Amino acid sequence: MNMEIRLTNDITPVGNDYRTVSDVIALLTRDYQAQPSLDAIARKIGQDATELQKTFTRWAGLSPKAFLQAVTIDHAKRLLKDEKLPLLEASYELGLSSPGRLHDLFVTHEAMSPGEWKTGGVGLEIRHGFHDSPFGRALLMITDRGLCGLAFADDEAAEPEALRDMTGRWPGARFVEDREATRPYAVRIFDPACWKPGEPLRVVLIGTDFQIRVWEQLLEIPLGRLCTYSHLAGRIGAPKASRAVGAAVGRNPVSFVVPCHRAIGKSGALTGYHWGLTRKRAMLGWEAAKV
DNA sequence: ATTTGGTGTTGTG
DNA sequence: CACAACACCAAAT
Repeated sequence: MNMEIRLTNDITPVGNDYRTVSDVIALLTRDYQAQPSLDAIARKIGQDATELQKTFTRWAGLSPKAFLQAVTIDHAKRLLKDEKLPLLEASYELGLSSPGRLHDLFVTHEAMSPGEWKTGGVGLEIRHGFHDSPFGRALLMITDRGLCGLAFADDEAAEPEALRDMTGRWPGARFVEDREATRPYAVRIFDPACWKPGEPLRVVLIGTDFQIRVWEQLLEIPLGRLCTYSHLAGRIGAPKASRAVGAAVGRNPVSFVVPCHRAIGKSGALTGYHWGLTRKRAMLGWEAAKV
């Protein structure tokens, strides 16, 4: 648990806060019907109640209660409502001119098809490193053209598995651990204070045509907003392909930056997440406080 | 509430 | 080339 990432402001925690926080979230969502009190939760995970309240609020900018509110189906439905089929273009304009910015991270991306990188990019070198993040240990992977992968692990014990998951996606690439190289990306990505235009974050998307189209649509979803799989399907011109869209979203290699966590089912249910539903909830709750 | 049938794309053999 | 798997969805039990 080395905490080499000291973030510049206090909205983001260091180190193992996420462990505590994810425990709370898991508990909160599992027996939310019982409306467990803060005391009860604190007792269950063996922490002092006021300390817990403080940790959680520092992490999310939201009290546990408000957090729970922010990830209910009702709330999700409300957000979906002004999704407005015609296009998110309206909110696009809005996002650029107002503080509720779109493209929160100011990403520029380029796409690379599997064929392209197989022929042209054999021996493509990918450098990687783990860093602390608000959502646990984050694995960042970069090429000389930009960020190509972002994955998560609950703790250090889970790191090898995350690494395997990611390296398996690009057999043939050469992998080198290089945390010095990945560190600046980690800082930039997880500290909203760094989300400014200027030097946009360079991302390289490696995937099939269809996947790229889906991922590009995901980038259009503003911070704090949600989108259904079927709506995404409509936007890429394959209105009946919502299921295929779901699969593509699930294979997004640059999670969080390409906001796959903002895609949910039409009912408002969160449905699924490659790195665990609890983490998806955590991201949405965290974002809810930052709109 | 649960089941069922219709989906588009991808990975496997 | 076929076939199963999938972070879905709507309509019919």
